[in-house]
Amino acid sequence: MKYADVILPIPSDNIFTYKIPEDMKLDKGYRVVVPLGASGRTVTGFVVGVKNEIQDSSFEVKYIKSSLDTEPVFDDSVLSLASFISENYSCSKGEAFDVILPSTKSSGEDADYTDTENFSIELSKSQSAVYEAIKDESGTHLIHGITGSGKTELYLKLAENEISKGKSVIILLPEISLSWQIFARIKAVFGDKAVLYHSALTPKQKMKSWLSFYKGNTKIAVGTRSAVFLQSPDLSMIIIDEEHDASYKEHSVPRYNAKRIAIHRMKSVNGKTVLGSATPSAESYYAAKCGTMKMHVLTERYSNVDLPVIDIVDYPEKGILSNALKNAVYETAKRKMQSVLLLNRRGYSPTVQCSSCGEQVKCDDCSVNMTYHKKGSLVCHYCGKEISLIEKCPVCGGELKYVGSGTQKAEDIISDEFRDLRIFRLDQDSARKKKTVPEMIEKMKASEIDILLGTQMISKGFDFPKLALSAVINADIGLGVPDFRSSERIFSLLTQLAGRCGRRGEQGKVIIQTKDISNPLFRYLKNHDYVSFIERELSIRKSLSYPPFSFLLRLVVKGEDEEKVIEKSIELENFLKQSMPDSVNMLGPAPAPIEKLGKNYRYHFILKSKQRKDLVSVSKTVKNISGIKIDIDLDPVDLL
DNA sequence: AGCACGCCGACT
DNA sequence: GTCGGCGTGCTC
Repeated sequence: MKYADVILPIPSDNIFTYKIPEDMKLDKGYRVVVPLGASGRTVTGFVVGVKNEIQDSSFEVKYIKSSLDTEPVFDDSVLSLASFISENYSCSKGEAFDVILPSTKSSGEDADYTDTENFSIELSKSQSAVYEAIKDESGTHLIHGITGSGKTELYLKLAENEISKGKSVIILLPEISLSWQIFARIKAVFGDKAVLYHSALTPKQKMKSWLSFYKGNTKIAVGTRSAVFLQSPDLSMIIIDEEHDASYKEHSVPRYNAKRIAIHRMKSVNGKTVLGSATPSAESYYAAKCGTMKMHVLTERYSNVDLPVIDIVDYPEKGILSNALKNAVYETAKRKMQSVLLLNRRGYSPTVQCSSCGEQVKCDDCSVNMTYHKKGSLVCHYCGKEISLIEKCPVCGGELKYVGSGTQKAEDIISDEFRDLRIFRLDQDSARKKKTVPEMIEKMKASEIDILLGTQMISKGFDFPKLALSAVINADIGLGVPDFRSSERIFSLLTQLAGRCGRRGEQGKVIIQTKDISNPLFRYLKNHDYVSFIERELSIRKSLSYPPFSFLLRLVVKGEDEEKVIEKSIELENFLKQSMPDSVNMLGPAPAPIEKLGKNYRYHFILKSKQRKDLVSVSKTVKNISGIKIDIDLDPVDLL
């Protein structure tokens, strides 16, 4: 009788032993389906050892149900990667395995063949200079390249170089619905040498991509966050595009950060990590300043078109369109050019308020205002709960009014104002239909749209030749969010949006409406002065001892009974006070900014330390307190 | 994570 | 007397 040591995707670090059926071929590196517990449920486990005997055991040893593989699909380096994740993000090895590897069989279908464009990648002088500086230098590189400076060409050239040496490369892109355009482009350049790995793939397709990269049959993998785990015998470079993007952070257990994983992996093989952005995160910029990363700058636009002129204007007294904005849209349309208008808020009205007592209608399950949607319902944008429209104020019975504007209302107002112009609205709600995005792209390219209106979805990744005007209807949305990164996010969003227009031919124009015209952020934005912006941001971070001048660990105590949550929080506070290392500074417990979410009350702690390892050790001790359930988030990206 | 077991309150 | 609440602990 043979036995297998199996790691299971449960929050326990025990290694489980199962009997291997006589006729089953099995080895280290296989995935297996095994029974677990008395209820007959099955889970996918990972075989880390095979042996001929076991010591007498106190438990019943069960049989493996089936094997998913006919050859090993992971090796010891996956094991050490799992240990790294389990160590840093306080989860079990099995939970780490579960995010690293797809957990279903691969599909048997043949590869879909793609034609290669077979064009050589031409670099400009400044791109070449950066290329030369990176290509033979291991370590971490940060490319600060203004929008339109051709970072993608540079990535492709770097990838091509590695592949020509027999190495392989992973390219990570943010998780946005539009990334498939770039996927398609890379597929066109590298053909069958490239695999895609993103959330839209089925688990079977994912496994197929995993295997072909694992076996070295493909040399370049393009994907979102989880593609950072892909294995290859010759991996030598990981490129992370739009490195400032929050989607590189996973928001469920294990809460890993793909950027950190990439850097860790590349260090261990003496490879390269290449981070690129027009607005690098404060952390990366500072690391480059300190020499932990190497900074490369691209200040020229690929097409030689100047960066757009940016006008900051007052938010109108009435309505949502200032005269400056109206005129600019008219003028743009008159020249048969296109405008894009950003309103980073979906729905019709973000607030439903009683006109007599002032009460704002909130979600039953969350401490969040309900947004009125045009279809006649109220929607919670945090938990997704939808209720039918209520007539009267739930508190005093007074008349309800709808306050503020989201994209749906803006669409009405704009259609009314620009009767002859063709408008297209793109937001989460309209994009729910699968064909909305392709339809939009097609119509933009065919000049069948004059005004593209949408949420931040419209600010990333597009390249429309006829786009001459980018405008922000309300730049203040998001500025008031109680999160130390909020101005960095807004700066990045607005920079990206500005970068959409005037990419070819003539210089573009940008109009930003705000009620906070004297906010220094806009001055930096207008001057295209990322460096001064981030330097100022860094000085604020330094004075408050926020990252990159410290590391953060966020702990969230949650539960449906608020009294109990408070009680447990105080218990945790006392525990932390007497057990924390000296380097750690504690803020809280305090109600989280979103105090209640999906029926759960939430109290959180922010722990700061200059020693990351001290935070890791705190997270370990906290995990083992019995009786308290705590969400543990190392290096949190949002504190809501 | 799921799920069973087990020990205290209010109800057919 | 039982039904069922969720606290505790185990799963090869």
